[in-house]
Amino acid sequence: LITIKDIAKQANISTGTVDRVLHNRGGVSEKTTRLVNKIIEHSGFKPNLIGRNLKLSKEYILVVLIPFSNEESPFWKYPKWGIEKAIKEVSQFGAKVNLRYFNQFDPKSFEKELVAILTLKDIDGLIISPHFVKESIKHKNLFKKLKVPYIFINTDLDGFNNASFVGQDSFKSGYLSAKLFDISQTRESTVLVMQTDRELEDHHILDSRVKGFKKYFEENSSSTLKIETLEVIKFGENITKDITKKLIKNNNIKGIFVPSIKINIVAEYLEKFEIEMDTVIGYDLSDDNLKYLKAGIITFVIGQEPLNQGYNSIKLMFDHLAHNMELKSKYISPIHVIVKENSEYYTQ
Amino acid sequence: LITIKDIAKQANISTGTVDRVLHNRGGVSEKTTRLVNKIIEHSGFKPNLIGRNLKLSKEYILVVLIPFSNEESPFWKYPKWGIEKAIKEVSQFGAKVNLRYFNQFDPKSFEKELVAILTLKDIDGLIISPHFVKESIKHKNLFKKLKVPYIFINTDLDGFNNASFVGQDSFKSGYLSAKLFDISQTRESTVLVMQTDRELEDHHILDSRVKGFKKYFEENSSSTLKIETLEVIKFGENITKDITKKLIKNNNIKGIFVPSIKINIVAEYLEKFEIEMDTVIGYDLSDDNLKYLKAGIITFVIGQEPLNQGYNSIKLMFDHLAHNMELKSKYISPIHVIVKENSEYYTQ
DNA sequence: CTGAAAGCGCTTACAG
DNA sequence: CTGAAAGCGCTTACAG
Repeated sequence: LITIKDIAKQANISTGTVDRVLHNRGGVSEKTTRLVNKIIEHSGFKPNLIGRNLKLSKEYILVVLIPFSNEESPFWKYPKWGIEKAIKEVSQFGAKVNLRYFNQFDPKSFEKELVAILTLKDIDGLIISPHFVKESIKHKNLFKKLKVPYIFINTDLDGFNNASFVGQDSFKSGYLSAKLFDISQTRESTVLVMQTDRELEDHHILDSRVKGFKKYFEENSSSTLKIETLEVIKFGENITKDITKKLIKNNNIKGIFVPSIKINIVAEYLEKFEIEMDTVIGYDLSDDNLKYLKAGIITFVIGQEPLNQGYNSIKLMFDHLAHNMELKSKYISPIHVIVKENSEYYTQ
Repeated sequence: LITIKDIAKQANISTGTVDRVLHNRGGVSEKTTRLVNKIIEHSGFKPNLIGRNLKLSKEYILVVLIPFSNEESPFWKYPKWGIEKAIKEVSQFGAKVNLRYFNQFDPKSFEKELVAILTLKDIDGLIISPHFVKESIKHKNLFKKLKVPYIFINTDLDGFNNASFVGQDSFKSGYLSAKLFDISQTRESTVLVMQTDRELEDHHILDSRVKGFKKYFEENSSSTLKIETLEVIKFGENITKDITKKLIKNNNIKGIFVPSIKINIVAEYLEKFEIEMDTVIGYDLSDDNLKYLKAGIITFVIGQEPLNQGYNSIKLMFDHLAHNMELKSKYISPIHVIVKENSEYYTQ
């Protein structure tokens, strides 16, 4: 394999000069430049990245801020696994990652961490889930003052100059869910959309999913399905009463849509009361959701590769810093349609 | 970041000795070994992979044998793109890849290339699509005599000691397809399974897909769907007569399954004659199939990330050779359910 | 059993 | 405008 040394020898110059030409650092005579470029082109020389990286390697410090997960809301454990996987890899190349958490049900905890992180010194990059929109906007000025790149993960916000966004297109995922009901549910029946008040208020993402869902039926007027909405305070045992009332009142409901990972609560209810639906759709392949998918109670789960979201956000930032890789403004996660029969390919 | 040099200094020994302990090369006193191990553990030292790779880098020669693609059978262009992407990457780390082709409709062309490749000298690894089963088995002895690792891509064969397999589980993908018909097609209607004679004979994969498809209905006796089979000589304009006869004879056919990329031929027919189906399923997101998916004529396309199959087969082999990475015996591609609304995430 | 030294391919501060 | 030299972190052939 051809190296910078071979080129230097051929051109009768030093490797330093070859390097200068290679990176357009200037200070090289036009004649030499031409000669070197000719040899490079002719030989098909590509700089060896290992040599390059070894020389350039320095310590990079990344800071990550995401919600912590618990049994009640397990979603964030998947991005976290991906982040941990990426940390193992980049730490062998001289990166340090400082992983911080907030409580996704407590805006104050988010704000506190956010302000602390945005005012840190001597860091090289940030990865943040701007889960609370209001609080994030409140501290926009701190973002603007940042001299290091930052990537948004899972939740996207407009009007910030984040280096990139990693996550799903929530609107489209809702639209797709509606299509799946339309394909699989008995004609003329009703889909029940279940959401919580607090989710609608705080969760930018859940809101977009429902908007996408409704948009499908606006655009596909030939669909024979009807939609009803049920708002509950919180997904837990308490939904039993609300949902039972609803199902008794309208016995034409043959499908249920929950625009979040909380579909397991509804599945538990359906199993307990032995209620059969044509189509039940929710998000994210948690252990519980996988169980109900396998039991045939959940029909489709919408997947978004949460592990990869975590993994990619770190790797992208590191490659950007260490290898000058240009970042795209968005890295949109796929919208996977998961059924019992292909679920094994989407477990993390 | 801590290095081998730091450890040597702390232990008052040379870096060479640290390296010997690190890799259990022997020839180090027990006392020194213990000391070094203690420091390593204590400091959380991880060897820097860049330094390691730079030192170890040598030229690896890989040979790849796959079918060439053309307009009539475009599938292999996707793995090829992935292979080309991987070649760009590994060639910067000192690998040379020799890409060879055969005609997937001509066993002789396969056999000729196969024998030539299996008797090559001075290569480090092979990636082969053993598309023709009979011919591959015929030269099993050449495989057995190989001293270098080889990976099978897309088609898997038992009884060879290939280092790994990269591809989809065809049986399961057929099973999943059947489930999708069951979910989305009108009760009591019929699914038409279309296959070609020559495909059944030559294409191990297509055969498995149909077996999986039928297995679903054996295992799910509650399904109300019926199955009929139509064998055609070859997918082309000529199918018009056969399929028309079939549809006239049985007007209860509401779904069509083609266990290959050739679903576009059927979609073209359905569009031309304005025939409406509940569910039409085929494989692989070729440009044509994408077009008919978007037009609403194909309902589901089964995806298998063909680009990644090509990409991964090269990268895995290279990491195995250059970085001693252990290979798993199988790298099974996901079975993606693609509809119009999420197709953008699966185009290559 | 151990060390000193060379070298993998590149980059850079320094000297001229 | 250019070269010689040092060095990134690791591995290895050689000498003792």
